[in-house]
Amino acid sequence: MAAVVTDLTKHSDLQERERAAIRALPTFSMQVQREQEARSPDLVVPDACLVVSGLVGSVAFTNEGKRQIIAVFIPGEVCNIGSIIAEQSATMLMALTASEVRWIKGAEIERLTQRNLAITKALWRHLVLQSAVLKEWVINLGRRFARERVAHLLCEMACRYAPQAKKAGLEFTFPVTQEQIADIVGLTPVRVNQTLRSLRVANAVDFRRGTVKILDWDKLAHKGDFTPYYLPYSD
Amino acid sequence: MAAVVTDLTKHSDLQERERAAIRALPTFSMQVQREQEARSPDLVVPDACLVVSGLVGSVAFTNEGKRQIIAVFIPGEVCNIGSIIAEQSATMLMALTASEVRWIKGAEIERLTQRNLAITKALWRHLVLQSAVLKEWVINLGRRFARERVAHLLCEMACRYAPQAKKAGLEFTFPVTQEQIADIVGLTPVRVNQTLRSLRVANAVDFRRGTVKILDWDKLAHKGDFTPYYLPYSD
DNA sequence: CGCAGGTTTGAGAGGAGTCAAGGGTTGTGG
DNA sequence: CCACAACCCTTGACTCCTCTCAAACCTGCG
Repeated sequence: MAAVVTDLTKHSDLQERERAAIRALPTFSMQVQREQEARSPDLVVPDACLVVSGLVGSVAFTNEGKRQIIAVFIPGEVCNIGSIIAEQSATMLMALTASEVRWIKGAEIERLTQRNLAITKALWRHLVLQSAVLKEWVINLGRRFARERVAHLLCEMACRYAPQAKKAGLEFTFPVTQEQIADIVGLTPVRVNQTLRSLRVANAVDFRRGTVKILDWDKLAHKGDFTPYYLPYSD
Repeated sequence: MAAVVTDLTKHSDLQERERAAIRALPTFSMQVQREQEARSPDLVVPDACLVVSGLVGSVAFTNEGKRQIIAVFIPGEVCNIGSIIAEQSATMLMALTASEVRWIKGAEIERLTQRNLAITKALWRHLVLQSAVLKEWVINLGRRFARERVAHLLCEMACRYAPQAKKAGLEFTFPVTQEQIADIVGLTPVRVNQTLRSLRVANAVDFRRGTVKILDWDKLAHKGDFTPYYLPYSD
């Protein structure tokens, strides 16, 4: 899969031989409906997952049934790689909007890593970077108020969707409902709604039905206490 | 460092040759005072860190100066490994109590990984497991109330300090102040205090000045919504 | 003994959750 | 082309959880 090479070479150098090996990996494409689990066809060895279109989240549930979205993946990003070598987490992948995903055989990746160190390190580095995002989410959930949390999330998504987002007027599609935002930032849908309105009247961002319009990047970044150091692709 | 081998072999198999190579890594021991940063002596290539005694946390600060503890490491655990291959996170290591740490030259580990795939994969797997804990913290911060958060934390620490913790009457040292607990679970010290009291009068746990007494494991695990699936060493 | 730092309590303010109803959009079928 | 249903968004009122501020209380230690 060429897209996997693209994602990995954002942070790691790979020889042409290695790129070719990755491109040659067998994959299996799948359409997933909104709010449906994206389940790997191979139930024995979990497969890695490339998001082709839509939006995919890694989600978990409390014993009381509350949902928390642990991570989101946008088109072009590869996820579920860690599950290949060690996974016992009760996390699952779920399409946040109708999505196309492409499964990459975990067993085949495993085989590649047995022979090729550069690929192994690229996958390892990939996880380190995802882990940096996760750390930032911990800070967001633990030490920021509703408005800051939502603003921070929108800043992050802006940087990930469009690395040159820093100018005002940028508009991009972030196809989630307010309820899903709530499950990302640890709030209730009602509060998210109020928060979005407050960000809109403050002329910072305008989020409406899955579309984000950055009105004033500096204001938004300030309200969201956002510094993009933790994102690898931030210009 | 033998302790590093011990930590890695909790989840990965290593040949004697590889164990020997790890044991032969040059290290540098250091004492760190309570609430002081544990800074690697090598500022160019960050080193990995083994906690020998005490308690070390990975901490970050909000622009407003609020602190969030992202992870804690108990004696015998190795941390800061990811920083060897990719690190731009604004996280730092801090001793939560007077601690002894042992630095393992990042450049040397890097050299080892260049030649040895099994070690690389062990380090990778190590990160996957730490990442599973991080995910659980996201759930804790995002979707649980104060009492559940604190109870969950104490359950996790019980399992990590003493894998056989599941029986009542267990007592272990968890040398943190209530303020530090607050920075772990995203609350204020006052609230943590009230929460601890409520857990005590409910006869679930008794936390006092750095010592945890499990009074009723089932009750505590229930209140904390705790399932240890995500911990590698849970019996 | 007296100090320093952590712990414990209380009261009041404010952020966030809950419940419930109404308003918009989108898509489907008649 | 209109009617309707489904789903999401929006709002308001009230409750509950958590924070803030502040003072008093321990406890270990010099």
